[in-house]
Amino acid sequence: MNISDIAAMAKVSKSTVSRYLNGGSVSQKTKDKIDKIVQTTGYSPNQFAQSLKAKRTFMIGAIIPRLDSYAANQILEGADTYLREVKYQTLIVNTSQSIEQEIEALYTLSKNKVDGILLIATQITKQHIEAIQNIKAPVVLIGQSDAHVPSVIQNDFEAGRMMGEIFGKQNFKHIAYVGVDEYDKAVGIERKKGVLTGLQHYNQIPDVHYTTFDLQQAVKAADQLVTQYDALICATDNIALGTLKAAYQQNIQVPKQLSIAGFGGYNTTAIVTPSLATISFPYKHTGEKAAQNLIRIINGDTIEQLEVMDFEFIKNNSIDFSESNE
Amino acid sequence: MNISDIAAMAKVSKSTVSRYLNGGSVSQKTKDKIDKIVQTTGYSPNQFAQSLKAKRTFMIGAIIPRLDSYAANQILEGADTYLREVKYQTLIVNTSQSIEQEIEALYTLSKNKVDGILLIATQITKQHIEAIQNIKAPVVLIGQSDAHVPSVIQNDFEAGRMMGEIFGKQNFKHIAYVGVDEYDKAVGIERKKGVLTGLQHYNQIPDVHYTTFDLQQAVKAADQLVTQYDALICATDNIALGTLKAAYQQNIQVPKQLSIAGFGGYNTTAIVTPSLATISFPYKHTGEKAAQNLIRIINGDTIEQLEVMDFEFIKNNSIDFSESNE
DNA sequence: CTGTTAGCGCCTTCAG
DNA sequence: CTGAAGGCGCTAACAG
Repeated sequence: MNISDIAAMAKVSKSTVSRYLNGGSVSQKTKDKIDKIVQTTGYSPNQFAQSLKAKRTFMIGAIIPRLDSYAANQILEGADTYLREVKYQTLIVNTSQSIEQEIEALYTLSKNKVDGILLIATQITKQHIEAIQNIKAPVVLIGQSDAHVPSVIQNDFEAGRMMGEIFGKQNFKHIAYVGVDEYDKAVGIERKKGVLTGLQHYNQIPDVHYTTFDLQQAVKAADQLVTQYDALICATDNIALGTLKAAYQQNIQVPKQLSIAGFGGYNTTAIVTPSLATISFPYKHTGEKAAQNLIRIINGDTIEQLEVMDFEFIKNNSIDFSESNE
Repeated sequence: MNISDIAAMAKVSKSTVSRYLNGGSVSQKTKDKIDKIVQTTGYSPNQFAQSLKAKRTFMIGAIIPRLDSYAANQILEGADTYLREVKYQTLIVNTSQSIEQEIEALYTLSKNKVDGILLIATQITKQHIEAIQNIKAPVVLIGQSDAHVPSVIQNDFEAGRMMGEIFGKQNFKHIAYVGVDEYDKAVGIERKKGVLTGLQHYNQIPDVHYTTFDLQQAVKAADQLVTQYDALICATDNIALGTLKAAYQQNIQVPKQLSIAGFGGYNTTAIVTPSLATISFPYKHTGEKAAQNLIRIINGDTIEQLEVMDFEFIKNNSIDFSESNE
């Protein structure tokens, strides 16, 4: 069932049907005639033929490191909601944390499959930049920023600083920051710098330990930490959750003996007991913003190269506020 | 940069280049010549033109109800891993729990976009079946089964029964089952039936209460239950997590005063304290199996209409086993 | 082994 | 308002 069939059935030419389909000028009579036929046959134009001509697919590729990341899911949700509104479809590609797959996805997606790409990255290498510059499809970076690529990021430094100050105000004896590797500039560097700055303001200098984004690893890493400190600022909520588990395992009471906080605003922080203090980032809105910017680029409009989102402190009850210093 | 350009540069015809591209017989000499040109130009064939001819896209659509579902993510991960191996790309469409969007996705995806569809559903209506039969793309159902559509499901009845027996063996005073609505045949009906059967075996008849898949709702729903029973079998891990939270809020000790178990094998069940007993379903493997079957259908091979996966009991420590009845 | 030819289904001038 | 003709980039006979 193609345009010729419809044309034949309606006894008009293909071009008339094409015009009918694309809002060209067609007399009411022929319009009705074609209408009826399209209805009964259930005809719909072949998208490949359309794309072949138009060189647009109305598809946006979204590259994500993991499927089971709360942040990535929320970002996608936000992006998808917006994209759906403007008639784009989202093609999600999971790279399972493999950086080669990430580069590859950039190439294969751009290879005339999608009109633009949303890259949710944890780390930006020169390879990434190179790939982004090689491909024709526009790219918007989410979560990490780069001078050469439009980016939408969280305000990691300020979020860190706020958390640092919140802990700094209390009279904790031994504070530690449990961070992640610095290849992740946003979380590994900016967020940490913020925390240190905030604590610094109250003349506190925490010990700094490192672990990964993995929850189980965090449990192990925290194993020794929970007994040594009375306050742990964790780079992510997952690390904070792992820390809480480790505390439980050693019968350390939170927040009485140990105060814990994380970053992210994951749902799970509210489910555990005690609920974990955290800084909530507007992931959905971030995705939406990034998608909007991408579409603007595609449409030839101008955008801010760097967009920094807001954040919010969620108090909950995993921090002992009894000894406020103010 | 298209096939004609390459042909011109290599001073051969388009068809020769096409053969080169598709493994047709080409002399070593011309092969080398074209090779070089393809290398330097970075040419790659236009996929729309290819699809226009071939009527295949090597894309598989995956329809999921929510992005933030552990089960759905695992299933996708498994499917994606397999599909990647066989050179298919996965196009994930999130329907945000809207059944209309689900139907719509079925139609738009099939509309010559994908070669097949994986439908992770929570509920199958006649509309679904109708849509599936209207579209040309083959569909494999995951999580729910239907006589008319190839399906891959969990063994909900047996899993429920095992859990029922485990609880039945103990001398609990008041057992309740916290289920979900029956529109979900797998979880709402089969799983419940299994639990009741298992308990029945020990002459136990539990009270049955209902809530939704939402964690926050479960907390509320469990609020009154945790004081009335000494054992709660929850239809999902999320409900179990909500129940645990409610127990904490009322200072009820788990498992000393209250035993809790869920279904699903979510990671979070191991993170909370105490870790929750659960039945773990092989979601990744489920996704892989479904993807394999879908590809087989596409290739014209035959498959089992209904595939039932295995499961495993994860003991953890949220059940009080001190009063075994055996 | 290679070139010619004819579409795949659609859109878009260009005439009428 | 409508039709004819050509081309988007690729593949697949069909000859040679």
